[in-house]
Amino acid sequence: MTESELPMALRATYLALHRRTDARFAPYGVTADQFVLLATLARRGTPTQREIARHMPSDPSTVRAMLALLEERGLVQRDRHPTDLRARTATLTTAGKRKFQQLMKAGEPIRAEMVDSLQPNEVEMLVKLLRKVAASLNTERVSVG
Amino acid sequence: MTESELPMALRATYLALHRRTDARFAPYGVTADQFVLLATLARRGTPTQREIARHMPSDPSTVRAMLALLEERGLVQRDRHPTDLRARTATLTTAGKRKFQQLMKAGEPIRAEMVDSLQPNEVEMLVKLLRKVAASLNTERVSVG
DNA sequence: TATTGTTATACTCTATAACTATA
DNA sequence: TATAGTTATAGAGTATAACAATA
Repeated sequence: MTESELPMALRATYLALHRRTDARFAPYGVTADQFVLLATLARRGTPTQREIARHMPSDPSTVRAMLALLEERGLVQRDRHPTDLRARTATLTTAGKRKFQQLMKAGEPIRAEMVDSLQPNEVEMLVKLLRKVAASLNTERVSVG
Repeated sequence: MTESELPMALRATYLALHRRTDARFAPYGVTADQFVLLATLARRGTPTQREIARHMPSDPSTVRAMLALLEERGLVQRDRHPTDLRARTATLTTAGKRKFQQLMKAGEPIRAEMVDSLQPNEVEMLVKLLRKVAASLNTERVSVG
């Protein structure tokens, strides 16, 4: 097994997931990445844009662009933070919550398919290994030039 | 463990890899995706654009755009296929081969970091599990509406 | 001084549809 | 008829830098 098989396998699997999800969500007018943003709001309630960016993870200006798009479509509402006047919070509108529920349901077969392709203990193992790798990639490193 | 942890862990890990790789390759003026294309040419020699698209995997028009970009920069050369006059082949130029070698070397610490974060048998297991999931996601399915 | 967000800007990747040339 | 590629076009995500407002 060569060293590049891991990155390539990771890429191939993720891209397959991403394309399947995009195709599945297209009739709802939402991309896979937008779904992740909606899911972040569904889970976290009323985070600031900064918190969203950290959580996705993504860049603040990317998050801003995505939120502006979703706000235009009535799925998301942005407000001033109650105490920190620099910050803006975002939250799902009623339409946004409904859309998110539809997407969760529409995506269910894809998630089931992934999980069903493995034994239950293998799913657990895969998640554990992925998190170990992610942690190592996200570790702050001293630049060696 | 909920069902969505697997897709989310997969996404988080891949994005971490992608961002690290993009940052690492930026001084060379090449993106992570362009590197995958160069690696495809390095491995397969003189494939047609169609073959590249299948292998990456990507869309023929995306591949065309990427190849045009890389050709402009002198890393790739495109020619007519010797027997199928519809087809175009692509291959690395001398500069492209050199650039690919540099990138392989520059990317080595990232690949090593991923592999070193796991036991050897865990690396093998992870690749195996990723491929099983990818296979299930790529299976042709009958549309159920 | 540091942080949050905005704006302007640019690049890359993605993908569909209509088209030409060839098999 | 089907396939390989091109072109036009559009949308989406990414990210940097300069900036204003606030902490």
